Amino acid sequence: MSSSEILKKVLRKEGLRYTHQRQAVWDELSASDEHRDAEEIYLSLYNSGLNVSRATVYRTIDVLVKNNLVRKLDLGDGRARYEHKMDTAHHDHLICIQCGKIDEFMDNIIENRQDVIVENFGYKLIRHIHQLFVICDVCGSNDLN
Amino acid sequence: MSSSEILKKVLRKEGLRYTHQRQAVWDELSASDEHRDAEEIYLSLYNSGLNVSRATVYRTIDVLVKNNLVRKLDLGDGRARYEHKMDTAHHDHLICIQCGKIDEFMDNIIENRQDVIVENFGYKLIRHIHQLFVICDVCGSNDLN
DNA sequence: CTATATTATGAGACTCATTCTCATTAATAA
DNA sequence: TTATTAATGAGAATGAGTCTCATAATATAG
Repeated sequence: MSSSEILKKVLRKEGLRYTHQRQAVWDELSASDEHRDAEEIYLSLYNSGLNVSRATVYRTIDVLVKNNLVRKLDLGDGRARYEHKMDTAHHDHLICIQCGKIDEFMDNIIENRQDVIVENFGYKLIRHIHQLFVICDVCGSNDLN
Repeated sequence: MSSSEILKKVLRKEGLRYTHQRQAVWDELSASDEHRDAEEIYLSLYNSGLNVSRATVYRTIDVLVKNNLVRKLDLGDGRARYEHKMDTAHHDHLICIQCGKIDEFMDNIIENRQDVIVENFGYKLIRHIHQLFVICDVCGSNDLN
C-alpha cells in the first residue's frame, strides 16, 4: 500500500478529509528513520517549500499517533520526538545522555517479564515505556567517564 | 541519621546553606510515600502555614534529586512527580491510565537483561526509565475495558 | 459542473509547568 | 555585630504544545 493510500485509509476511518498538508506531514515522517521533534518536522517541510503551519503539524501528528502510524517518544527533555511505524517491529530505546544518539532494542525476556508482572498485580497492560540512558561508545571513549 | 542531618550533609557537600525553606521542602517530601508534583508540595507547605515560594520548591527539589534523596518521575503528562528515596530499594512503576494510581515493581531478570543489552552495544548504563501503563484491577472491573 | 455546506488551515493568542531575574532577606564568616 | 555572600520571593519570561476564529479548501447536492 502506498504512502497516500495508507493515510487516506486512516483519514477515512477517522472521518477526516484528505489534504495536502496531512500528506506532507506523513510523507516527512515516513521518509526518515530519525527521531525528530515537531519543530524539526515543521522546518524540514518549510525548507522544502511546503508551508504547513506548526498547528497543522501538531494536529496531523496527533492523528497519526492515534492510528499507530507514528510513535511519540517522551525522552524527558520537554520535546516529544516522533518515529514512523512503517515496517518496524516493536522496540524500545537507548539514549546517549551526552550526544543524544538514539538506538533501538527489543528483548523478548523483558517483554515476557512485563506481562508476568502486570498479571501478578491483576492489571491489564496497555503500553509501556522502557528507556536506557547511556554513555555511548563514542562518547565513552572520548575521555573522562 | 535524622531528616535534618541528612539534608545538612547534602547541602554541605554542595556548598549550599542550610535554610528553613530547604528543610521544609525535604520534610514534606520525606514524610509521604505519594508521588506528588511540585504544586502539591507547594500547596501542602502553604496549607501548613509554611510560605515557601514555588521557585524555592523547584530549586530545592533539584538539589534533592541531584543528590539522590528524591526521584523525579516523568509520566508523560507534563507534570513531574517526586518520591523520596529514604529506605527504599530501586523500583520502577505501574501507572493506571484511568485512575492514575501508581504501583511499584522490581524485577531482577529485567534489571539483568538491561545490563546485557547495554553491554552488547558497548555502552555504559547510567539510568533507566521503565513504566508499565495499565488498567488497574479496580478500573478494570468497573465496566467496559 | 457549480453552488452550498462543512471541515481544515494559518497566524498568532493562550496555557501551564518550569525557569529566570533581581531587589530584598537571611545565613555564615570575620 | 557587622560584612559578605548566598537564598528567597514575586512575578516576568520561556517554550512546547493547544486553542481560536477568520479564511481557504474539500466534499456534497443539485
